[in-house]
Amino acid sequence: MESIRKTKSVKAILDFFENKEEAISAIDLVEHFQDDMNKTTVYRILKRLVEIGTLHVLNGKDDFRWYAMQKYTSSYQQSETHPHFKCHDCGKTKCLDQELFIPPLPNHKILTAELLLTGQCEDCLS
Amino acid sequence: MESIRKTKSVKAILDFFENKEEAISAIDLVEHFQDDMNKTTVYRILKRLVEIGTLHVLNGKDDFRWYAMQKYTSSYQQSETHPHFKCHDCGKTKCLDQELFIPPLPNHKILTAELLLTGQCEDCLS
DNA sequence: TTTGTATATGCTACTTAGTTGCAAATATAA
DNA sequence: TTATATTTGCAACTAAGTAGCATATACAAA
Repeated sequence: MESIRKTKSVKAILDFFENKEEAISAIDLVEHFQDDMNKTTVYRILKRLVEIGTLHVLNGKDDFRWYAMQKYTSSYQQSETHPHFKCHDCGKTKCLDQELFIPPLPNHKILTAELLLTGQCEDCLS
Repeated sequence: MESIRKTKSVKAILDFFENKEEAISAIDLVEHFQDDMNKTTVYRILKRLVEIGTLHVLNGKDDFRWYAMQKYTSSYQQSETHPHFKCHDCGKTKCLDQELFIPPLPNHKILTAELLLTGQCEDCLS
């Protein structure tokens, strides 16, 4: 497993993700750090953090790529398999703890699985 | 349920989807019909066909939006819930017949669910 | 602490999926 | 056949993400 340099920008991005249950889009990060670093740098750091397994990435429904902390740093790529939930109202995307059920597919080799649920979260169900 | 005009372009696109199990990306369609219609027209027709329920749309992993025939025209929006499988090798994306298992989420209202599997399909497992 | 170098950053320009506005064309109902 | 709402082509645009290259910086080795 390679490592990456702990630059000021990398630390800032890691701090931002720290203790966040939610996934954050690349666009939001670029906007959030627009005074601190170049957008190219944001994209490159995200890519590196995914490569070394610190973050995981998921594809939003209407939008773009979302990044979140890798919860279980245990075994190789195991953690890519939890579902995500995106709230239509508040826009937050959460990683769910539930184990993902993958339907049996004879004669197929399944390498990745991604389940995205959308709807209303508990905070927005009022 | 609204209807749309059966123009030459609409017929061409519907013909192309006819009897296709696979999903097709908007980009591929634009390229395929580049001599027959404008790319704006392709995007607009796809949008209309999704609105009236003829096609359904899914979001690819690395790529973009994929469209496929709506298999079960039975009840309203029921059919959005089947999983999809994309083969890394041949690039084809298939709609799967399996019922999608949606994990129970207390205090959440789930409106859509999308499961995308990737790997190798039976044709490419040699 | 200093220095050498591989790695990381900023900047500018680019690529490309998808959209918008508007005038011209066409499907369809009357 | 005609009137009109819908659809299309075109050109210009928007915006997410990328590439090249010169400069800067983290970090290991001396």
